[in-house]
Amino acid sequence: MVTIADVARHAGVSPSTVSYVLSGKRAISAATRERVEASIKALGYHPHAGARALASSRANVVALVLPLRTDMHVPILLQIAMAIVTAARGHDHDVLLLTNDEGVEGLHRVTRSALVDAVVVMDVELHDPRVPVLRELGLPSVLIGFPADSAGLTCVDLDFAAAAGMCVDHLADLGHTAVALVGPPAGVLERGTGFARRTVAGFEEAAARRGLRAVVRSCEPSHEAVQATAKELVAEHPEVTGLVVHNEPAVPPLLQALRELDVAVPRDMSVVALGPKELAAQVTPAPAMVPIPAEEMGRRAVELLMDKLNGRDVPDATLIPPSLLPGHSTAPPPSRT
Amino acid sequence: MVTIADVARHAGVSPSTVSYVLSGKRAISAATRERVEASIKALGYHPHAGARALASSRANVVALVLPLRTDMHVPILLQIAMAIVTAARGHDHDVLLLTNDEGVEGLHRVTRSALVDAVVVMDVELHDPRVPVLRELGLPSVLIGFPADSAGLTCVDLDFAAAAGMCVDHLADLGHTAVALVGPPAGVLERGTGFARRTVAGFEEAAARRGLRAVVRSCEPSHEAVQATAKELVAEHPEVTGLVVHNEPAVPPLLQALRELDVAVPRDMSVVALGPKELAAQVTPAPAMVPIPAEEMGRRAVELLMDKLNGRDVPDATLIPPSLLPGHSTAPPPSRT
DNA sequence: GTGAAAGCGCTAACAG
DNA sequence: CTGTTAGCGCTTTCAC
Repeated sequence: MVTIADVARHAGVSPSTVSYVLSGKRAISAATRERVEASIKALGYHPHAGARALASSRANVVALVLPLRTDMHVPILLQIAMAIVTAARGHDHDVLLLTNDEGVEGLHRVTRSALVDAVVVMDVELHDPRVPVLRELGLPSVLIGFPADSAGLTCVDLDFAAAAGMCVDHLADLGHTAVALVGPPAGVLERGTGFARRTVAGFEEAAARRGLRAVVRSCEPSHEAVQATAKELVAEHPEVTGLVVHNEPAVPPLLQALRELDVAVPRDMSVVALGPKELAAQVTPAPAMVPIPAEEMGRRAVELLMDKLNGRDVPDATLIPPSLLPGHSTAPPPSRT
Repeated sequence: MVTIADVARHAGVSPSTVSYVLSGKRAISAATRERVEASIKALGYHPHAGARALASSRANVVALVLPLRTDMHVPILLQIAMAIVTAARGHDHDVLLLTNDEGVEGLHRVTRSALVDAVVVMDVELHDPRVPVLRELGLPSVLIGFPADSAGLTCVDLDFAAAAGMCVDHLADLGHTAVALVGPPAGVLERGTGFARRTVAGFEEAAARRGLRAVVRSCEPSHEAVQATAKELVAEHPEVTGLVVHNEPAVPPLLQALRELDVAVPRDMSVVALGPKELAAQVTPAPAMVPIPAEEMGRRAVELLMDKLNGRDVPDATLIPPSLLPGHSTAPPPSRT
């Protein structure tokens, strides 16, 4: 193995000088710096991570706690996770992947053993058992999502309430007067997943503000369930001419179901989706949508973490403002004749 | 921080004794062991990962290289990744997550810096640039998937050829005489993804062996493409009464398309799917399928890695035998009257 | 602007 | 069966 001493010898300097060239923690003459950097390259030197962690008490690794639930939309989860890895690398950190089945104990372990020096927790629930642990962990953490009590925690998420409101506003602006929300499976709501509730709240609030009639439905992602929901909505709420869909896998079968019911999109029914932007390419007509900014969520989470690691103050809540991507799935409501 | 010296003092023994209790590398009297373990628990001691790595030159961390391509079925990727984490934890190892956009350089970095002591590479292509690097890395690695030249490498994968063959045999056993394979998007094949090609080969080989007429189609996952494929197959190959689908997201729209074409499943058309077993619960009729054993793939990969880390010999190729899960999507072909 | 040297916490000889 | 001790490779005072 190539050590810092090898580099020092090769460059004709002391090990500490090599260390300082690497860390930039003190001024080095240009000549020395160049010699050292040349030696580093020539020898293919990479500092030993363990030794560095031991001496500096900084592992330069962040933990990513990633629960795997079947009712979450997995591609988004992975997109966020990968964005976190990429962003962390940009700050010279690596990412250790933790599942939740080791439980809260896993957090204690990687923390106490100084394997990591910060933690990102994904898919946070309202009453998440990991939250109290984070508070007492004594090292920086960022949550993706909001628990019921987020006091003293740093949380990042899309502003789902505003996103739902934006969808409603879009429909209201087009002249719709009755709208429905097709939400995630009931289980997601019951489990107390914050974003699902915030979407519902934002939807209802915006509808009230705009004076629209509003209907809310949960929906399992199976083809049958979606079909049934569509049929019900059309039958029981013929006044509804605009749909907000916050349930990624339901979008293709929903459009299909509407087609079968002879409800043309967007002529008879406008549809706005809340989901990964890839969705737009997968169905016809390409839906108007509020994309879930996975990359930005990951990046912001890491930036907050780095700020905390560097002793900077950070805001408790980071709500990423939504944006509406135009599509071909919305139009003014059919005129009542 | 609680150190090994603190534990030693608390238990009235030397630090090395604590170390040996932890590692089990030499005999310890029951009395001493108990005292030490009690102290460890009492103080909440966790060995410092960096210090341990430095002294033992074993980081107890494996790298997981996870490319994120949109044309791969993401949920399966994540299932395998999580299985790897769980399995690694069972062997007292953690998992460092690497993306591929740091490139091959990332492998060098985590390896040279002794951040990890083994590597798992997922979603291997036939001519994968990571493969030559793995050969020269000088530390244990396992690939999930097979490159074109797997000599000297340790690879794990589902036996896709056998899986496709199993699907064909199932259809042949029911009396079908003409079958079609609806495969993944053309891009996956062109990119040289091994498993896609092995499925096609296994499909054709089995069809030939059983004397069946065989048709092969690539298919994009979009609703329209699937619909077009279904229409084409039915129109151009009316003799085909059995479908093997190796394209997870295409299954729901394919069944839907068949319904629209008045082709009843399984009365007029039998369908066997190759994909995650969760698929069975999502569509009606629940398809007969060969599930992709994500958990087993992850577990086997880690077991092989641990064997290599412990100097044991391991087989080059591990092909996991497929199994056929019964469903309600297959039946004898309609009798020609 | 640079060097010398004292640890960081642990493992693994070596010694008994 | 247990203790003593010399590093592992790096960072960071302290000294010049």
